[in-house]
Amino acid sequence: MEDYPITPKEHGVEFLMDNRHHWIRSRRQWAILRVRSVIKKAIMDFLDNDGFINIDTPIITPSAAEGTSNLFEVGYFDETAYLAQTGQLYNEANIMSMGKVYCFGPTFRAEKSKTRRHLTEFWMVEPEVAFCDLDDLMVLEERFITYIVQTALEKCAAELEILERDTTALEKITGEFPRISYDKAVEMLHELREKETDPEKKKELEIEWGDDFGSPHETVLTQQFEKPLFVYGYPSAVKAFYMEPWPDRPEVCKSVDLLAPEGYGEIIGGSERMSDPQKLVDAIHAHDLPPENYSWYIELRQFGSVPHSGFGLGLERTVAWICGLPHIRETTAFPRMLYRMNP
RNA sequence: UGUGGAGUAGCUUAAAGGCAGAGCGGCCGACUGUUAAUCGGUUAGGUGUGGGUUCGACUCCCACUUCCACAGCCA
Repeated sequence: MEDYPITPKEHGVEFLMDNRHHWIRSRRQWAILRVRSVIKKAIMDFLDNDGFINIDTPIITPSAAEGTSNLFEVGYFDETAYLAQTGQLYNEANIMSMGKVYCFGPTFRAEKSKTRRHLTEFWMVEPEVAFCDLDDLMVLEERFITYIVQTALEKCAAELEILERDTTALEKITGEFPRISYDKAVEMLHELREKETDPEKKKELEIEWGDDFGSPHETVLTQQFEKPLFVYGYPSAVKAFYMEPWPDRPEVCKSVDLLAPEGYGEIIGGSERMSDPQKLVDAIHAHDLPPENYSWYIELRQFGSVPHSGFGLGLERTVAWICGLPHIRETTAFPRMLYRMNP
């Protein structure tokens, strides 16, 4: 037999990632991938038991759904196609038949993100619900996250022990999660920035109403709470085109992000969707998107629509948080990242 | 893409202008009460690449390259 490449010795990240096919045999990696499996099943069990229908959405898509991120191009016979960044638009078609649906599959983002929170290929579960407003959505997310965390605690005690996860932090993830508006969050950030003494951090925490939050903002906000934090009502300008404007306050939209505690950041992004066809067309123009790409999506409203909402949960970020990992790369057996697609 | 840090033996590292050293691994032998690594011996690199400064460069300078962290983008 050949000598086993991984010795009972500390190794560097690059070496371990080059030897990922062997590394997954080690104790910690074994534990993480088992927790991932349990979380994945918990996600599906919760939704299945809550009346959701699982409908798969296409991975090959003709254009950018949200019109923002960079997508991976693939050749599709004589045409250019893209790997899907979300199944949401298709979900919105599916709820008009099924009421409550979810898709759960690989998602691709060609952003050159070089952080501990990003993969170029990751799994996202996207529930979408008809007759659901923003408040209903938050309640759903709360129940969903609570179920996932409590199931992981119950079924993965041994794995979390191996990972030396402080489970007392996870045991608190139950009941109502705090909800703050974007306006309030900006106020809090101003106060927190005042208290900050380190000039470098103080600079990072600069923010004005209308700016999207950066990672440092999310971190200090979540540090104020022990549970995941809902931040709702972001400025429309920093969010996707399809989000429903706030009544009497069109500069704000009915969006909500769920920020995980302990510095794990955004694990869910969601919103109430626009259900009025004319507002949607206007929004598409306002975002400089080609309306012809969205004709069927606009038609969903033209033939009768209902208030509806949905969100996307990143599986790997959730696994990283529940396992207490410093980096997302260990949450999947063979991660695809900027500068890494081997093995 | 920007900022900062780092590339020395298979792996993890020491050497801060003056002879590149160690631990683990490997190999040889001993042990045979054993599951993070028994004991002895031995092997192994000329320092990411290309230039430059210097009597002399792992060490200083420039370019390139790879990796890491943070930021942006987002799940």
